[in-house]
Amino acid sequence: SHAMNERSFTSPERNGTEEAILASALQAFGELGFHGSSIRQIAKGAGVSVANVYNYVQCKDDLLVQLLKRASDDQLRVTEEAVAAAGPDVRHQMAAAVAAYVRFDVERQLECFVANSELRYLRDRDRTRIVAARDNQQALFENLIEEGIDSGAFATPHPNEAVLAVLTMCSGVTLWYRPDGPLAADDIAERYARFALALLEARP
Amino acid sequence: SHAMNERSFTSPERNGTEEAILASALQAFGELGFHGSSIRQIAKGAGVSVANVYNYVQCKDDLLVQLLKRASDDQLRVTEEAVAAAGPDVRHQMAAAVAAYVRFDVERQLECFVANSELRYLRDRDRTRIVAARDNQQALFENLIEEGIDSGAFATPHPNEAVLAVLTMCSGVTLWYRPDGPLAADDIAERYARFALALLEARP
Amino acid sequence: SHAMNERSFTSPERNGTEEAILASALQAFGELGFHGSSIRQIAKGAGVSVANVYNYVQCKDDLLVQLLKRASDDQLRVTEEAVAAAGPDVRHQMAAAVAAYVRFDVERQLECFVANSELRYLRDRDRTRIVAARDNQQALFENLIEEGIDSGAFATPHPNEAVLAVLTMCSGVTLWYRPDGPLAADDIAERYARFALALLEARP
Amino acid sequence: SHAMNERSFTSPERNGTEEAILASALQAFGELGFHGSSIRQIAKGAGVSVANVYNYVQCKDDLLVQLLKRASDDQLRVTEEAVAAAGPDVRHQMAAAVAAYVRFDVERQLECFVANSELRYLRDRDRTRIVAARDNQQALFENLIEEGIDSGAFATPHPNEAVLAVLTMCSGVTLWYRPDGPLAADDIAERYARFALALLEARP
DNA sequence: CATGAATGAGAGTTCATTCAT
DNA sequence: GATGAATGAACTCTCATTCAT
Repeated sequence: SHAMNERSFTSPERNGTEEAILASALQAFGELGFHGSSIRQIAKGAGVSVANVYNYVQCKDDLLVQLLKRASDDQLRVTEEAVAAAGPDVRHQMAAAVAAYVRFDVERQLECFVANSELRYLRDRDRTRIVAARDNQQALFENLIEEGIDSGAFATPHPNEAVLAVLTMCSGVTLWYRPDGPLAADDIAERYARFALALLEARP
Repeated sequence: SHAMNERSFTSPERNGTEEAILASALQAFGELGFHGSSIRQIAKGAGVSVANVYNYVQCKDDLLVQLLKRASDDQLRVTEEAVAAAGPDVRHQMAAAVAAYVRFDVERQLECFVANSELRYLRDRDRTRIVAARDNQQALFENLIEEGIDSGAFATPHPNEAVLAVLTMCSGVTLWYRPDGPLAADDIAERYARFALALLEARP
Repeated sequence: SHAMNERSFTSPERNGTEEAILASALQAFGELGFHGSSIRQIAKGAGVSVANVYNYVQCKDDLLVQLLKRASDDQLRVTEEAVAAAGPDVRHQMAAAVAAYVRFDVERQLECFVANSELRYLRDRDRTRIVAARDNQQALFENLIEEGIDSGAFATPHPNEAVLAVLTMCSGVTLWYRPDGPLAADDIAERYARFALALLEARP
Repeated sequence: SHAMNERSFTSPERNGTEEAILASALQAFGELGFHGSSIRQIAKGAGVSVANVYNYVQCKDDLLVQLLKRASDDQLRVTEEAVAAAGPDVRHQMAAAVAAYVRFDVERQLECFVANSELRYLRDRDRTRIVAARDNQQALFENLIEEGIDSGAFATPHPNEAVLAVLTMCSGVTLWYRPDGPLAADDIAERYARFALALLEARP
């Protein structure tokens, strides 16, 4: 599971203060949401003064932007890499994409959860930046499904809604996954890959 | 589409002021989230004074509680009714349950969206009240899946995750549905019913 | 001295809270300037909470706007009335205008002082509103001087600069006048009237 | 116009960084006042870091002190020199003093404007230092007027107020003068000298 | 039922200033 | 000299809420 190689804000190990602030912000946004979290609280969680937070971000929004930017870009990248490594069969590619996407959701659950729930609070200017990565993510799945339908691998008569169903189903993992649950990330990833293929009515 | 018969806060039709306040709160929570919405703004949206809001609710949390209570109870009810009316075949029951659930998500999208995204901000006391309805909702699907597996109607080897996948997939409709889109509520509901059966690897 | 009939913020006698806030703001702006005064301090001076200040003004700027609007309008009015009551001789009119203007500066010194020193901190939108009254004030003096020169009453060869010199000289009273000084307002007003006529090289 | 020989903070010519900081402070104080200007902004205007400002001044007040000290001392000096060079006639001396004073106001307008408007924000300790120069300045004019009255050159019956009127009238130039106006500094200076003599009712 | 006035607490942000490098 | 990182205090303004009318 190579998503662990990314920077994952769960502890201030990398760049000292800045990562501590982002990690604290992530924690706060995850618990109380963007608007429910205060700079004071984030600063305290990072062990720095309120004023010092503003040496690293220009405004509160920036905290969310930085978190979401990293998460979106990283998730898109691991998914693309999984597809590229999956061989020519579109069923394998789809399974690999779903598995990689879900594995990322699990391993960096908090970031992905916040990305899903708080994205809409960004100012337009910042949101478009993030939405672009998400659109690419969605296009990747759309292309795979279209290709699979053309080649007869997928039989679903509703590809447009199917891609949305698959994506929201996968993102939904962030809502219920608990690290102390019985399943490992890879297990969940594989099962969701199977769900996706079944949903798309993949021919064997 | 009988979900329309429920009280939906999209216009202040029933009880004048009270419904206007709840409708304004729903609108605000949908746009800015619970913590991002202020009583001032909700009052202005309802055309009443700030102080008058407190003649109908005891605190800001109550606004969210009332909205979520109605939505959860209604959604559970329509799903139960759909199952009851679906005949003995568990596949038909599951399809009816998914369709009813999704149709409700579409027809009262804003309430369902707010219920999904803001539930976690309720105080414990209030949240348990709402979560109970949601647990019943989930149990309904769990029971259907278990029954279907026992009877050989569903072949999925991962029923525990499948129920979560189906539920989050359905709830995900509230994230992308737009009333001016090409599909009617019933169309979307039927397609999601098909997705669910496929995902569960239903035998014909 | 009828300028005393105006509302003069030196004590919260008229409209309770609102006047107390404006009086406190005037005091603060006079002592520490607009940017040197804080809402906390103004609120405390008025004996109200910070939040309650915002029930009467929308922002800090509004405090300055209201103070300056009243002062500018009132000063223009008393000057116009003095001219109208001065008879046909332009020398008498000029003397009356200067005397009324200076008397106002003395009697409502704090407001006039703040108007002179803090006007430039208003946002453009607000400043134009105030500057309009001041331009009318200046035009009144310009017209009198022009008329006096045409009729041979004033012999100054530099009327353009003379009007500025007279106006700034008069406004300068707010810089040094102390209520416990030896001269009454009317005395100062008369002396400045004489200064102005001499400066304009009035013929007897 | 020999006031140009003084150090004027309009460009960082002399001592590099220090003058750049003072020039930036002057600009800021002129636009936004002392309390409306921040060290951040002054540092940015000078192209240095905030911390580096404190290598040249001990605190924000020092910036104002240095600006005002230079301006006051220089203005007093040029006025004294003008009187000394004016010959024995007190009328010529007064005219020379006013002209020199006004010319200085014009040529170093921004410093003089800030000196007039922000002097009151200095701490007592610093203010007395500056006020001393201003008192000397005022005493110079007082002495000339007294002398002129004793010798019969000035006929004004109100010398005490006349000196204040003359000084505030002259300082008022900093309020309206614009470098792109039609008059040269010397023109304005001469006209104000005439105004002053007329105001003092000088005998020919 | 409805409101304006009032408030303590807290929001995001900036302030002048310090200090190790 | 010059800087980035750091801070406690203060800034303007808004929050949810109360209460007399």
